[in-house]
Amino acid sequence: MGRQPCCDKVGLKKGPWTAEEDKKLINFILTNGQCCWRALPKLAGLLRCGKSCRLRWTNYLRPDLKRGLLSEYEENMVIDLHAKLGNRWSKIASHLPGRTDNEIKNHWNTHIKKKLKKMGIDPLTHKPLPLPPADRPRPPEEKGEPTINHQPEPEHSSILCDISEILDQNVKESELETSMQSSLFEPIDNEFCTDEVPLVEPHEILVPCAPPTTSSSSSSSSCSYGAGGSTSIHEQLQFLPTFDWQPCDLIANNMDFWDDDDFTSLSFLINDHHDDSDSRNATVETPLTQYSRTILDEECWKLELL
DNA sequence: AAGCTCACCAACCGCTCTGTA
DNA sequence: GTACAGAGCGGTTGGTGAGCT
Repeated sequence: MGRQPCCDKVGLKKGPWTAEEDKKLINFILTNGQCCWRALPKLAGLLRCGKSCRLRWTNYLRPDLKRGLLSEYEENMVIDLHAKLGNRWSKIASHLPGRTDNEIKNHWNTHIKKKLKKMGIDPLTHKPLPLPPADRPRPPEEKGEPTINHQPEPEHSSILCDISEILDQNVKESELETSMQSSLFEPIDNEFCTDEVPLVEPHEILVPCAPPTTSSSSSSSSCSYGAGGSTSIHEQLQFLPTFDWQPCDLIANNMDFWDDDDFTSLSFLINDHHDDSDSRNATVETPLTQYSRTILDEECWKLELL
């Protein structure tokens, strides 16, 4: 109803971000912090809507993001939290450090939903799904009232047991908010330990800025970066050497995780690890957004970082 | 090899919430 | 109390790659 668009869309770029744009955005935020998103694109020299910049930053460029697939434990957490909070992805994400609401939402829609359905659990209600009529044991009454099968199939029973245990807790949201911090991050069982999450010390992954050499990259570029193709990341992301910035409100308010040890994730964005043996002198050809979780799944972490 | 289908996920859209004057 | 702007959120879309025929 005549609501003003969030920005003047005329002449604004849409679609996938280029390395150049990423560089500008990162550079700007590192220098100035996260200020007014609406003004940011102009100040940073981007032809993007402020909203788009915020999304790009929070969902992809933020250095504290944990890359890679959700672990079993994280998945369980998501299921648990979804049972309690519903589709409040940002709330759920707030309990999973390094994960974004978008990421969790996507993972839910593409993986967990299916998984739960397969297990006979309604992803909406987290209750057992009624069996299809063919599989349903003939109820003696069959009077038309909806029948819900409460007898899960054997292979499902353990998980359903877990879920129902979770449901049984029935933690009210207010309690949840306080209890979550202390309890939820403890492993549910012994199958998960933090070792599954790549914990990388800076000295393990920081790569000295070696002079660019041409290397045969395994990059199977899937993104729309400029026709240049083999531009090195040093050319694409030249903000790295200017890390003498001072803690600003950005860090103080939002990014206090960026202590010395936590440059790892940003370094990871900057430095390539495709070839373990060469990693210390790696030359990067892969554009920034190439580091999608597709190539940063747990396997890659193990292979390339350890 | 080509065409088709499906899965995945980054990005967009539009609504809601929040803070401020 | 109201209006407005900016930020945040959740649903949806569209591009891309993988797998299959």
